[in-house]
Amino acid sequence: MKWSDLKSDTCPIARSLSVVGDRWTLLILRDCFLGKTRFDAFQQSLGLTRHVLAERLAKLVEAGVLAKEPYAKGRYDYRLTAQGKALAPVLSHLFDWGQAHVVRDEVAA
Amino acid sequence: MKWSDLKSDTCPIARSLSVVGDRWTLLILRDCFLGKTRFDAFQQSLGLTRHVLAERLAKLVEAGVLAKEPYAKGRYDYRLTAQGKALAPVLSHLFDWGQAHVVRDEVAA
DNA sequence: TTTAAACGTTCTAATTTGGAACTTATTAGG
DNA sequence: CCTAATAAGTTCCAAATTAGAACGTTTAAA
Repeated sequence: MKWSDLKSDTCPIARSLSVVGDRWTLLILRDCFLGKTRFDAFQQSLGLTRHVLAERLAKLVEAGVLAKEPYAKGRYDYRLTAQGKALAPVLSHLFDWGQAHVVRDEVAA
Repeated sequence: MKWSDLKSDTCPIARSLSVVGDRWTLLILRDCFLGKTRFDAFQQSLGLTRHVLAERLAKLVEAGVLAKEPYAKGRYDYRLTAQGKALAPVLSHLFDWGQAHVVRDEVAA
Protein backbone atom coordinates (compact mmCIF):
# COMPACT_ATOMS: atom_id res chain seq x y z
CA MET A 1 0.00 0.00 0.00
CA LYS A 2 1.06 3.57 -0.60
CA TRP A 3 0.30 6.36 1.83
CA SER A 4 -1.64 8.09 -0.93
CA ASP A 5 -3.86 5.03 -1.38
CA LEU A 6 -5.04 4.94 2.21
CA LYS A 7 -8.41 6.31 1.25
CA SER A 8 -9.28 3.20 -0.72
CA ASP A 9 -8.35 0.85 2.08
CA THR A 10 -11.02 -1.38 3.55
CA CYS A 11 -9.84 -0.55 7.08
CA PRO A 12 -11.69 2.42 8.57
CA ILE A 13 -8.62 3.36 10.63
CA ALA A 14 -6.58 3.66 7.46
CA ARG A 15 -9.31 5.78 5.88
CA SER A 16 -9.43 8.06 8.91
CA LEU A 17 -5.70 8.53 8.67
CA SER A 18 -6.02 9.39 4.99
CA VAL A 19 -7.87 12.49 6.23
CA VAL A 20 -6.23 13.33 9.56
CA GLY A 21 -3.00 11.34 9.45
CA ASP A 22 -0.74 13.93 7.88
CA ARG A 23 1.77 15.92 9.88
CA TRP A 24 0.13 18.87 11.74
CA THR A 25 -3.45 17.99 10.84
CA LEU A 26 -4.57 16.80 14.26
CA LEU A 27 -2.91 19.80 15.89
CA ILE A 28 -4.80 22.14 13.58
CA LEU A 29 -7.98 20.40 14.66
CA ARG A 30 -6.98 20.68 18.31
CA ASP A 31 -6.75 24.43 17.79
CA CYS A 32 -10.17 24.40 16.17
CA PHE A 33 -11.59 22.69 19.25
CA LEU A 34 -9.90 25.39 21.33
CA GLY A 35 -11.83 28.02 19.39
CA LYS A 36 -9.29 29.19 16.84
CA THR A 37 -10.71 29.86 13.40
CA ARG A 38 -8.21 31.99 11.45
CA PHE A 39 -5.32 31.18 9.15
CA ASP A 40 -2.83 33.39 10.97
CA ALA A 41 -4.01 32.14 14.35
CA PHE A 42 -3.23 28.55 13.37
CA GLN A 43 0.06 29.56 11.86
CA GLN A 44 1.22 31.48 14.91
CA SER A 45 -0.02 28.88 17.34
CA LEU A 46 1.60 25.93 15.59
CA GLY A 47 4.58 27.39 13.77
CA LEU A 48 4.11 25.27 10.70
CA THR A 49 4.77 26.89 7.34
CA ARG A 50 2.00 28.86 5.67
CA HIS A 51 2.47 26.66 2.65
CA VAL A 52 1.67 23.47 4.53
CA LEU A 53 -1.10 25.12 6.55
CA ALA A 54 -2.87 26.24 3.40
CA GLU A 55 -2.65 22.74 1.98
CA ARG A 56 -3.95 21.11 5.18
CA LEU A 57 -6.87 23.50 5.56
CA ALA A 58 -7.89 22.98 1.95
CA LYS A 59 -7.78 19.23 2.40
CA LEU A 60 -9.83 19.37 5.60
CA VAL A 61 -12.44 21.55 3.91
CA GLU A 62 -12.49 19.21 0.93
CA ALA A 63 -13.01 16.28 3.29
CA GLY A 64 -15.86 18.03 5.07
CA VAL A 65 -14.09 18.25 8.42
CA LEU A 66 -13.89 22.04 8.37
CA ALA A 67 -16.10 24.66 6.72
CA LYS A 68 -14.57 27.81 5.28
CA GLU A 69 -16.84 30.76 5.97
CA PRO A 70 -16.07 34.33 4.89
CA TYR A 71 -16.38 36.89 7.69
CA ALA A 72 -15.21 39.72 5.45
CA LYS A 73 -14.02 39.98 1.89
CA GLY A 74 -10.94 37.82 1.46
CA ARG A 75 -11.04 36.74 5.12
CA TYR A 76 -12.30 33.47 6.43
CA ASP A 77 -13.21 31.50 9.49
CA TYR A 78 -12.49 27.83 9.49
CA ARG A 79 -15.01 26.04 11.67
CA LEU A 80 -15.51 22.44 12.62
CA THR A 81 -18.42 20.76 10.90
CA ALA A 82 -20.48 18.09 12.65
CA GLN A 83 -18.15 15.57 11.05
CA GLY A 84 -15.17 17.45 12.43
CA LYS A 85 -16.67 17.69 15.89
CA ALA A 86 -17.10 13.92 15.79
CA LEU A 87 -13.31 13.68 16.09
CA ALA A 88 -13.46 15.00 19.65
CA PRO A 89 -13.10 11.53 21.22
CA VAL A 90 -9.91 10.89 19.26
CA LEU A 91 -8.30 14.09 20.51
CA SER A 92 -9.66 13.49 23.97
CA HIS A 93 -7.97 10.10 24.20
CA LEU A 94 -4.76 11.45 22.73
CA PHE A 95 -4.88 14.04 25.50
CA ASP A 96 -5.38 11.41 28.18
CA TRP A 97 -2.69 9.17 26.79
CA GLY A 98 -0.16 11.94 26.42
CA GLN A 99 -0.83 13.12 29.93
CA ALA A 100 -0.51 9.64 31.38
CA HIS A 101 2.34 8.27 29.30
CA VAL A 102 4.48 10.91 27.60
CA VAL A 103 6.76 12.84 29.90
CA ARG A 104 7.47 16.34 28.76
CA ASP A 105 10.98 16.96 27.52
CA GLU A 106 12.82 19.76 29.24
CA VAL A 107 13.33 22.72 26.96
CA ALA A 108 16.85 24.04 26.60
CA ALA A 109 17.57 27.21 28.56
CA MET B 1 7.12 25.25 17.12
CA LYS B 2 8.91 22.66 15.07
CA TRP B 3 7.57 19.17 14.55
CA SER B 4 10.69 17.81 16.22
CA ASP B 5 10.00 19.90 19.34
CA LEU B 6 6.55 18.47 19.94
CA LYS B 7 7.80 16.40 22.83
CA SER B 8 8.56 19.47 24.90
CA ASP B 9 5.12 21.00 24.34
CA THR B 10 2.89 21.59 27.33
CA CYS B 11 -0.09 20.16 25.44
CA PRO B 12 -0.54 16.43 26.02
CA ILE B 13 -2.04 16.01 22.55
CA ALA B 14 1.12 17.44 21.00
CA ARG B 15 3.23 15.12 23.14
CA SER B 16 1.16 12.11 22.09
CA LEU B 17 1.69 13.06 18.48
CA SER B 18 5.42 13.33 19.08
CA VAL B 19 5.26 9.58 19.65
CA VAL B 20 2.48 8.35 17.36
CA GLY B 21 2.02 11.25 14.95
CA ASP B 22 4.46 10.22 12.27
CA ARG B 23 3.36 8.70 9.00
CA TRP B 24 2.58 4.95 9.33
CA THR B 25 3.00 4.79 13.09
CA LEU B 26 -0.66 4.38 14.00
CA LEU B 27 -1.10 1.78 11.27
CA ILE B 28 1.80 -0.21 12.66
CA LEU B 29 0.08 -0.10 16.03
CA ARG B 30 -3.21 -1.14 14.46
CA ASP B 31 -1.41 -4.23 13.13
CA CYS B 32 -0.03 -4.85 16.61
CA PHE B 33 -3.56 -4.81 18.02
CA LEU B 34 -4.51 -7.27 15.27
CA GLY B 35 -1.86 -9.66 16.55
CA LYS B 36 1.04 -9.02 14.19
CA THR B 37 4.44 -9.02 15.85
CA ARG B 38 7.10 -9.44 13.15
CA PHE B 39 9.08 -7.00 11.02
CA ASP B 40 8.23 -8.68 7.73
CA ALA B 41 4.59 -9.04 8.72
CA PHE B 42 4.28 -5.30 9.24
CA GLN B 43 6.16 -4.57 6.07
CA GLN B 44 4.03 -6.85 3.93
CA SER B 45 0.80 -5.72 5.53
CA LEU B 46 1.47 -2.02 5.18
CA GLY B 47 3.80 -1.73 2.20
CA LEU B 48 5.94 0.95 3.77
CA THR B 49 9.67 0.76 3.15
CA ARG B 50 11.82 -1.39 5.42
CA HIS B 51 13.89 1.69 6.08
CA VAL B 52 11.00 3.65 7.54
CA LEU B 53 9.57 0.62 9.32
CA ALA B 54 12.85 0.01 11.13
CA GLU B 55 12.98 3.63 12.21
CA ARG B 56 9.37 3.64 13.44
CA LEU B 57 9.72 0.40 15.39
CA ALA B 58 12.89 1.64 17.05
CA LYS B 59 11.17 4.85 18.05
CA LEU B 60 8.15 3.01 19.45
CA VAL B 61 10.39 0.72 21.46
CA GLU B 62 12.37 3.72 22.69
CA ALA B 63 9.13 5.39 23.73
CA GLY B 64 7.95 2.30 25.61
CA VAL B 65 4.95 1.65 23.38
CA LEU B 66 6.33 -1.61 22.00
CA ALA B 67 8.68 -4.17 23.52
CA LYS B 68 11.21 -5.96 21.33
CA GLU B 69 11.49 -9.57 22.43
CA PRO B 70 13.78 -12.14 20.75
CA TYR B 71 12.02 -15.38 19.82
CA ALA B 72 15.18 -16.78 18.20
CA LYS B 73 18.65 -15.48 17.54
CA GLY B 74 18.40 -12.35 15.43
CA ARG B 75 14.59 -12.59 15.26
CA TYR B 76 12.17 -10.56 17.27
CA ASP B 77 8.60 -10.11 18.27
CA TYR B 78 7.32 -6.59 18.73
CA ARG B 79 4.59 -6.57 21.33
CA LEU B 80 2.42 -3.84 22.77
CA THR B 81 3.35 -2.82 26.29
CA ALA B 82 0.71 -1.72 28.79
CA GLN B 83 1.42 1.81 27.62
CA GLY B 84 0.89 0.74 24.02
CA LYS B 85 -2.33 -1.07 24.84
CA ALA B 86 -3.55 2.15 26.43
CA LEU B 87 -3.78 3.56 22.90
CA ALA B 88 -6.67 1.23 22.10
CA PRO B 89 -9.32 3.93 22.60
CA VAL B 90 -7.58 6.21 20.12
CA LEU B 91 -7.60 3.54 17.42
CA SER B 92 -11.11 2.54 18.35
CA HIS B 93 -12.44 6.03 17.79
CA LEU B 94 -10.47 6.42 14.58
CA PHE B 95 -12.16 3.22 13.47
CA ASP B 96 -15.60 4.54 14.36
CA TRP B 97 -14.98 7.88 12.75
CA GLY B 98 -13.59 6.40 9.55
CA GLN B 99 -16.51 4.05 9.28
CA ALA B 100 -19.06 6.78 9.86
CA HIS B 101 -17.47 9.63 7.93
CA VAL B 102 -14.90 8.56 5.35
CA VAL B 103 -16.31 6.93 2.26
CA ARG B 104 -14.01 4.42 0.69
CA ASP B 105 -12.50 5.46 -2.63
CA GLU B 106 -13.09 3.08 -5.46
CA VAL B 107 -9.94 1.30 -6.51
CA ALA B 108 -8.99 1.43 -10.16
CA ALA B 109 -9.64 -1.77 -12.12
C1' DT C 1 -2.90 57.99 2.38
C1' DT C 2 0.22 55.38 4.61
C1' DT C 3 0.31 51.47 7.60
C1' DA C 4 -0.79 47.23 9.25
C1' DA C 5 -3.45 42.86 9.13
C1' DA C 6 -5.33 38.74 6.84
C1' DC C 7 -4.73 35.04 3.59
C1' DG C 8 -2.44 33.09 0.69
C1' DT C 9 1.39 31.97 -3.18
C1' DT C 10 6.07 31.29 -4.74
C1' DC C 11 10.77 30.01 -4.43
C1' DT C 12 14.84 27.37 -2.85
C1' DA C 13 16.88 24.40 0.63
C1' DA C 14 16.56 20.71 3.94
C1' DT C 15 14.36 16.64 5.62
C1' DT C 16 11.55 12.46 4.93
C1' DT C 17 9.99 8.87 2.41
C1' DG C 18 10.03 5.59 -1.47
C1' DG C 19 12.17 1.74 -4.05
C1' DA C 20 15.30 -1.60 -4.72
C1' DA C 21 19.43 -4.10 -3.80
C1' DC C 22 22.66 -5.90 -0.42
C1' DT C 23 24.15 -8.09 4.46
C1' DT C 24 24.18 -11.30 7.95
C1' DA C 25 22.46 -14.86 10.51
C1' DT C 26 19.02 -18.73 10.93
C1' DT C 27 16.40 -22.27 9.93
C1' DA C 28 14.62 -25.96 6.55
C1' DG C 29 15.17 -29.34 2.93
C1' DG C 30 17.34 -32.91 0.28
C1' DC D 1 26.60 -31.38 4.62
C1' DC D 2 25.19 -28.17 1.02
C1' DT D 3 21.79 -25.21 -0.78
C1' DA D 4 17.92 -22.50 -0.59
C1' DA D 5 14.63 -19.76 1.78
C1' DT D 6 13.39 -16.64 5.92
C1' DA D 7 13.98 -12.92 8.98
C1' DA D 8 15.60 -8.51 10.21
C1' DG D 9 17.82 -5.00 9.05
C1' DT D 10 21.13 -1.59 6.33
C1' DT D 11 22.59 1.12 2.44
C1' DC D 12 22.14 3.98 -1.49
C1' DC D 13 19.87 7.06 -4.77
C1' DA D 14 15.62 9.24 -6.39
C1' DA D 15 11.19 11.30 -5.41
C1' DA D 16 8.10 13.66 -2.45
C1' DT D 17 7.16 16.44 1.54
C1' DT D 18 8.23 20.07 4.68
C1' DA D 19 10.84 24.17 6.26
C1' DG D 20 12.00 29.04 5.85
C1' DA D 21 11.64 33.24 4.05
C1' DA D 22 9.99 36.63 0.83
C1' DC D 23 6.38 38.45 -2.16
C1' DG D 24 1.26 39.72 -3.60
C1' DT D 25 -3.12 41.37 -2.90
C1' DT D 26 -7.00 42.91 -0.82
C1' DT D 27 -9.12 44.99 3.41
C1' DA D 28 -9.49 47.57 7.39
C1' DA D 29 -7.38 51.10 10.61
C1' DA D 30 -4.77 55.35 11.95
